Amino acid sequence: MDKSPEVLLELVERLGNLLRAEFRRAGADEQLQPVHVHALVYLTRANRYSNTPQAMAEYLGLTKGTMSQSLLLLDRRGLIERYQDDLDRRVVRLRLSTSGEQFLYDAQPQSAWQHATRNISPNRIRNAVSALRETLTTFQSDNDGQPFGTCNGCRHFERLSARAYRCGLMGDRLSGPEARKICWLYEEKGGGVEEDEE
Amino acid sequence: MDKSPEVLLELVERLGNLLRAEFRRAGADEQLQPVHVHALVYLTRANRYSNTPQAMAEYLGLTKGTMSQSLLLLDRRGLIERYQDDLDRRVVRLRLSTSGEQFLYDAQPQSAWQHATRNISPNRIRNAVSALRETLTTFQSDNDGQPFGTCNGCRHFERLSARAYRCGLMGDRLSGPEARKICWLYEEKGGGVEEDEE
DNA sequence: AAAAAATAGTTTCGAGTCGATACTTTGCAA
DNA sequence: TTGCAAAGTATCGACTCGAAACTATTTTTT
Repeated sequence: MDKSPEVLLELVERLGNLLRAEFRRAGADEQLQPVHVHALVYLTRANRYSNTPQAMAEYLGLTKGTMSQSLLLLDRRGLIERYQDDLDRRVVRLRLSTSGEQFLYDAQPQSAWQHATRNISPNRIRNAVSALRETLTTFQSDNDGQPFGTCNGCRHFERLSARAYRCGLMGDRLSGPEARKICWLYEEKGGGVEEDEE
Repeated sequence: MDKSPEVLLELVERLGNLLRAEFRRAGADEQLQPVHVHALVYLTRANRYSNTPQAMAEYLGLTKGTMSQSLLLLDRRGLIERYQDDLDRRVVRLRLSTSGEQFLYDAQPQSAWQHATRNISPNRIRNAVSALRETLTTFQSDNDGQPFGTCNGCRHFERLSARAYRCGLMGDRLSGPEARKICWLYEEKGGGVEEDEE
């Protein structure tokens, strides 16, 4: 009987807690809750399709009502800016304000973690990443949640030339940096579960 | 420049969120918050030195005041029992009640996760476990938090015979199952780092 | 084109989290 | 004995969070 999956669960749980505590510490000066810090971090990593309240709520596992509250607070504190989408006027777009960027720069909510992996060889880290990534994918398809991946590996990702990319779903051209950001339209490429188009 | 540590951070963060959402779902029927479910799960895994409010607060990253509130709620709902320690009457001991055990049995807060690792080879899981465990240890010693490990690997662990163990710090004999539970007196045993196979 | 349904987001409500602070009881050491 | 540290509890206020009702747009149906 192998207990490894349980142990892995426990480690992820435990590290998740510590990360949360770290976010709490990082936000303490500004009176921010962990979820607020997490929201700001998310904004630095979300691509142009994913900088909306809804995508953020999915990502953080909250309802849209709850999300709305947190965004209200971040807006009041001047850490984010909200503006309307040109094409669909129901949609609100989000971005970090200058002081939001400054806050993340000062608080460095992720540095303690980065530091904690310093003794582990890149190869072991890559192995761990691959195992966890697969777990995440399985977990998400089991619970049919939004996927949230980056472009490489996405079914809609098209390479036009050496440096030019394109999202086949939205039809937009993408810059290299943008192709590395988080997208909530992500869909697993090949071999996966068929989508029912009805 | 290798981005793997960042990616690992993001995966742990993301899986931690999903786990939290899973705990939320598991507790929804009984109107329990994620932290309550987590507390109950902790109790099933804590050894005899670690079933106190203080250890639990350390584990969950809360203050003792906050912990006291949650325990009050769990007690009111009849999911845990609190009793006094014989030797030190300031200390409160905690255990799951029968309905607490029943709740965990019914809600299965961890089964979705267990299921999500089904396609990953035991060997890859073990490698991931080893990398995360090391990250956890480094993180904890960086932030001088309580360690929380299990007996094997602990500096105080002594093997009396094939099936008999002893904690050198507390001087108690330990059963095999108990030696596999979580202990907040855990201290790292000096030792080498193993490289991945494969 | 008008009506209906769906979608993005906001508001309101109530129970609960959470840290800070002050407090009680118990243990321990000078 | 006196003082102080430790384990836990109680209280307060700002905030989280889901649920449900609501507004404003867009899309679909008729």
